[in-house]
Amino acid sequence: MRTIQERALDLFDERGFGAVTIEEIAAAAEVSPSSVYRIFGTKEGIVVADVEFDSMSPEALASILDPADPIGSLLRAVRAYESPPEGESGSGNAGEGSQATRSPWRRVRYFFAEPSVRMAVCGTLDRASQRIAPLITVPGEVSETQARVIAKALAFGYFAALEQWYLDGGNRPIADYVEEGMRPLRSIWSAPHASSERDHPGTSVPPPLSSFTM
Amino acid sequence: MRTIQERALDLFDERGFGAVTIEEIAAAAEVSPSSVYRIFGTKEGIVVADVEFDSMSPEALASILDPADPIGSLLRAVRAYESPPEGESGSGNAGEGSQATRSPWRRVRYFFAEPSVRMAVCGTLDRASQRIAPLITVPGEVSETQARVIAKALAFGYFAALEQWYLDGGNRPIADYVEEGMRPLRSIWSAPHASSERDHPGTSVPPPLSSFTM
DNA sequence: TTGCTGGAGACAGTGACTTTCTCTTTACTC
DNA sequence: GAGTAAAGAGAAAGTCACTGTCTCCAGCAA
Repeated sequence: MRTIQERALDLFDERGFGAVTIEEIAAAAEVSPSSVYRIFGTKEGIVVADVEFDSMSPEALASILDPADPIGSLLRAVRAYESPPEGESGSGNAGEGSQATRSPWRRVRYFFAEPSVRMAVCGTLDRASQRIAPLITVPGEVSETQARVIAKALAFGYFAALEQWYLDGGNRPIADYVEEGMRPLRSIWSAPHASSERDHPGTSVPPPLSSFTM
Repeated sequence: MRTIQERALDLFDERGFGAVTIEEIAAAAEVSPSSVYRIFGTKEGIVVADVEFDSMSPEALASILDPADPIGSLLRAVRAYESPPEGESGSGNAGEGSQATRSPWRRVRYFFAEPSVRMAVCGTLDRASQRIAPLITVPGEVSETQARVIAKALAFGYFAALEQWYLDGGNRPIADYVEEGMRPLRSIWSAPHASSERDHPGTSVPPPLSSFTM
């Protein structure tokens, strides 16, 4: 329930994540503690739960994520998410403005400020990567293992960009951070793969490094 | 303490992770529950803690990780770790052999079999990526944000390869999975970067997208 | 009515984790 | 030696997240 999340964040902002008990959240939201656990599973889940993405069907996910350009798909999703139809051009603003605290980015602060929440976020990113890995497997081209690796890179790369956005104060658009930070990963798709022959682990040699080497 | 880990894994193998209490572990290891918490922090920490890596100084880490070829560095570390001086050529073998259960890969099973342990692993990978991110920043070439993204990709890409190894039964060398799975990431270093000009957060405009792709 | 299902609260229990205090060991200084 | 301080380890009590299980009440079909 959206109301439970909002009431919980009110209490967290007021007294801190650790100082608020589930019972107090349940009382503030006028539900029972049992319902809070039934809906969110854990205390951290109240902050982390993203109804939009969590309830997305595999088909809907596949229609959004382009296997040939997952980073572009991610960018489009971020841009659509952070700029609603109208409004002040997508600036999340992690400050205490009464209007800004209603933004969907309100909870992001706890992703990085509260260690237990951060770990829960890592857990959901891990699960998300398992959902998108099958979507980027290309039978003759990208193996299952490689798809897993790339999916993890996408999910946690986004997380890294989001952290940089948060550390910088949350003023500039998140999409800028995602675009800039994940640019090196684009070479995965723009460069020909190092080996197009089938892999036989244990017998293959590592591809040569380019002379560029930064 | 190595002994606490071993005694705890004995109990976990015997009765399952969830069915063993900290008190029982403390009793089996002949220490107090307080000591278990002082050393490992959490119950999951008993399984996840890696003394070798956790206590590694930043200097030692920098001497191992080559900024120009982090994947190669990772591969070398994995190969050195999984093949001790002599012995049966690095096959971890997650089975129940009394000798095999002494291997350092014994605990890896719980990384993927026990959800709470898996989340704790994600947390430590997250922390590890924060340690290595500064080491792969190259002032004019790789921005801080990009270094964060790449560090996450390395840490969790390794995790993804390890999971594939586990799902396949743990028979072939882990290094093979790492090499095969992370091969697409090598193009990060072998392809020229999309923009080599310096970014100035707050004043810069988003750099142009390459014409390839999207 | 009866029966079924499913969402929601009440309630008791478990155990992970924290906090605090104390005892011991080591070591450094006078 | 004596004083002592810093660090390591155990004892014990408390908090609270989380898990069961049970009941109740809505809706809905036969």
